[in-house]
Amino acid sequence: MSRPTKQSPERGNARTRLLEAARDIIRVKGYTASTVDDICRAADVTKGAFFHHFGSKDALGVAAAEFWAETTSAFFAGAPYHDPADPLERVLAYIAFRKAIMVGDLAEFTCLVGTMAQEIYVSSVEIRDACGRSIFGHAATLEADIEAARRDRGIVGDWTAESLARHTQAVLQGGFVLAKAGNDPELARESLDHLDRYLRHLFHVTEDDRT
Amino acid sequence: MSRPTKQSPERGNARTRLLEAARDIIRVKGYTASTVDDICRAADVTKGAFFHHFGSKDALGVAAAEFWAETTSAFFAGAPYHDPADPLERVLAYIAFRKAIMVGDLAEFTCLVGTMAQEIYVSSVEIRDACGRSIFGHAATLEADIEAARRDRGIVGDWTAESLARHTQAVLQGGFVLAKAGNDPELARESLDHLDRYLRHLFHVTEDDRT
DNA sequence: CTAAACATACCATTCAGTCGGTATGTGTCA
DNA sequence: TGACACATACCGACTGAATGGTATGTTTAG
Repeated sequence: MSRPTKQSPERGNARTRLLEAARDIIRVKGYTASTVDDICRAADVTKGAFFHHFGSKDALGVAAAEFWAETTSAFFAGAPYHDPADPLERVLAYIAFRKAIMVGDLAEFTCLVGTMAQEIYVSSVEIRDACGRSIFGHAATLEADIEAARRDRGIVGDWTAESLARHTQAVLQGGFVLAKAGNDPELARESLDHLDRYLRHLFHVTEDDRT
Repeated sequence: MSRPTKQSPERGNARTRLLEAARDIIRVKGYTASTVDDICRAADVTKGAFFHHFGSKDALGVAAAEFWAETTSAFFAGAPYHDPADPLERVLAYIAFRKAIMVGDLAEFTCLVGTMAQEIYVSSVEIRDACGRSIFGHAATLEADIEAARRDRGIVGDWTAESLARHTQAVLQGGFVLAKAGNDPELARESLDHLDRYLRHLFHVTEDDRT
């Protein structure tokens, strides 16, 4: 699959480089403002190669969303927040982890598929659905722990693990929007603190074990 | 200021029509994908008139964000959620009101400035700041009631009225993102239910007075 | 030898922005 | 009162610079 030619010696094949470049550029400029030439330049790939791998710019958009889903799910699957034995601890550790990785530039930790979805949810159903699968697929990975925590602690309330899992993603996405609008990453972390507090209230936790 | 000539008889001046058209189109297609010609066509205004009123497309973007801030603040200022005598009731009524106005098509109740901010926060500092002013200006209108409620009920906690007000906006914005990604307005309402529950927990309210 | 993986030049279209014009209202001075 | 200057609002054909996409040729692996 890979072809380390003279002009792209070692660093992956063109397709992957294009997907990585698309991810980085779209997170900064948005989908529409990111041109095919922009992405080719950043990936150090010619236009011919671009259209060899992707039938259209929109096809790249779908592939970028799927690539995002794959890479992030691998990243989160290997993250340390799964370690605690108690499911509620794992859920709270997830929030803490999301907060902890919000470092550096805004474009480095904001969500590609959230950004794309806002922009093209009418223009391209294919891209929108790919973004939706990524977001809700990730939300689904939280459901089991939330449901287990609920059972463990005998919590009753008019909410489901599914909806609470989605709500965590909404808070994250909303935090990103505020952080961008205010040009301050702290705004995203701030909302995660409220989310953490909400969960502790829901599960009747009052002590705080982490920073 | 208005000039009811023969070609634009009665329905407002060109500038306002352009701002309204920009609002409607950008909410559907995003800022970059909305062309000047698109907006002119929708406003039934020529390109000459467009560039007579706005120096550039970006200038329209800034004006659209400011127009949004003005019209929405007037709308919310006149909304019935201010009626209750108790400040906490007013805050909860605000959430209920936001949920109640989420009807019809997604593009009809989602937030223009949230959408724009995600897209152009790097590309245009002017538009970004205008979006920020709109969002945080609106958040600020909630602070007084939140602070009063906190004082009234003697609530102590490691959060401020300011940050909680911002959090309500984050949940709203995040709800919009999920609703777009999942193409289902209910996803936005769902997160508002969690926000409502969070507030009731924070302020130690258990009864439910509304639907 | 074949097919995939590129590269390069090119094309049709679209885009933001321009420019020379017209129509209409307004202030002013004889 | 009327003539003239001037400003604002608007018109729409045009332009140069992208932009997405294509056509055709070349390199490399198996």
